[in-house]
Amino acid sequence: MGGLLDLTPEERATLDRLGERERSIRRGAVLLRENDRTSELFVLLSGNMMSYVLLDDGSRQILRFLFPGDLLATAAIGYSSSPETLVAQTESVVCPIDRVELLTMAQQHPRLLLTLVAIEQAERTALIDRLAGLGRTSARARVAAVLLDIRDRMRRGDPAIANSFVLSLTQEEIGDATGLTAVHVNRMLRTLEDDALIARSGGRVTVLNEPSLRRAANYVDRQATMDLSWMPAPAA
Amino acid sequence: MGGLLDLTPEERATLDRLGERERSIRRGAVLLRENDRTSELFVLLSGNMMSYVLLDDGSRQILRFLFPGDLLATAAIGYSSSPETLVAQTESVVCPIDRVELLTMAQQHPRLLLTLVAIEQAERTALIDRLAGLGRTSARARVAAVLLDIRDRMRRGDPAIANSFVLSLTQEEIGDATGLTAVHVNRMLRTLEDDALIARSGGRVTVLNEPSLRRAANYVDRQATMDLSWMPAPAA
DNA sequence: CGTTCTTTTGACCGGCGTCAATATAGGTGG
DNA sequence: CCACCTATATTGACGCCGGTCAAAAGAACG
Repeated sequence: MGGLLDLTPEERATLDRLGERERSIRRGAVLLRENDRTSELFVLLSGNMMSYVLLDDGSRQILRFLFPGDLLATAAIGYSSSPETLVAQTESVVCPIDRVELLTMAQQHPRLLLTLVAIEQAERTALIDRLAGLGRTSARARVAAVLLDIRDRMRRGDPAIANSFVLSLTQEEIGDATGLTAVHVNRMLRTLEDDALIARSGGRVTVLNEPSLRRAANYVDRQATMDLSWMPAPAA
Repeated sequence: MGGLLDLTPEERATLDRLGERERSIRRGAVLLRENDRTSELFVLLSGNMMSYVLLDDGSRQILRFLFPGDLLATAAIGYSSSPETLVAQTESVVCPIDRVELLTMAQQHPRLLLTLVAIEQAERTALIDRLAGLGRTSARARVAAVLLDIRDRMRRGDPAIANSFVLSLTQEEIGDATGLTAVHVNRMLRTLEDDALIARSGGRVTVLNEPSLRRAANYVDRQATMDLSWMPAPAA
């Protein structure tokens, strides 16, 4: 959150104090289940998590893969029960924030709260892109899009990652994220490999031809980096 | 926004002042185009609008049908250009709010700002449900879901609406919202009619068998009405 | 009262799901 | 360290849902 804005010492102090509490979650453990009562949101500090909903026929739609820095369970601001399930994919650490704290945060550090809202907007934009992808693109495009998305987000956490990365998702998970079956995900990965857009070995994926992969993914570059420069520094 | 919370006189006054500015939009006119620069968000005061994105093959994904009370273009909080296009489906009136005003609103009336954030959460939940619908349900279910959604949202604005309503959407628009072709939307409407779940005449749709229609739509009742009771009334 | 948009229906096809069989890998207890 | 066991990956055969193409009938609108 600090990277988006030049924080004043007071803002930074508040943020640091907020970040003191920590809760760790074991691999595979559920932080929050659909319809659970909830009154706090979380910031993912480390690890990987995902959110999903279950339909009554038992099928699962994965909503988002979560990386450090992401906000979790923000629905708590408007609802008392969670619309989604949150699960840790690896050992993870989150920082809980009670929603009542947001009120004082708004008052004392409005820029911090609005930064939080801005991050929500980024997630919203990501949801929009996923929606368009599910509604309007082919299986091949959706699978390619997941690969690029994961690669980009891993890179943000570790700039050393270039074109090769460990995709720690099962094909079933990719399917549940893209609205496909695991079998068909496998077929699509195969065609991407046969066409030399990617290479695979073990759990590792290497992007061989990024321009083509982007084209295959129907990648819309919305040239939108977050912009919070409109927020003036606080008076004192 | 008033309905969600018991407002203090000061809060109400602020809200009223904010709502003074108005802009009307002619039927079919574009309020904001994808990638347009923007620095304000809007509240839809009257009329119907919709938001969509275009993919580079020309196909359109409708993101949301907008009704009075909905927030528009909230991405302006985090970005300087719009991720989506906003179009008026009927003669509409919106109230613009410059994003800078949100800072003072946060400070002086934190409950108002958080109510706005909570409304955003409701939209996010709606997006989640749409995502799960697109990824995991049949064409028939998606069309049924649109009918129920539109009916429910029209009813919120006019409680007189019971089971019969004017669906002012073309089948092409329903298709662009559900990720289907207009042709197939037509087929699904026909089967819903043949099965006596709905009746149609002119642009008017009548729900004949609501339980069955809900089942057909895979309707997940997340028993979640917005809950802002956690926000204490301001001290003075 | 033509012109264009929308709806409707039929014929046909292809992308993706389903089912099933096998291979491979990871993890666990002995 | 091995044997076993379950989760995951892979591939083929086949079928169906929904897309495509085309034609005609309404409906809306200037």
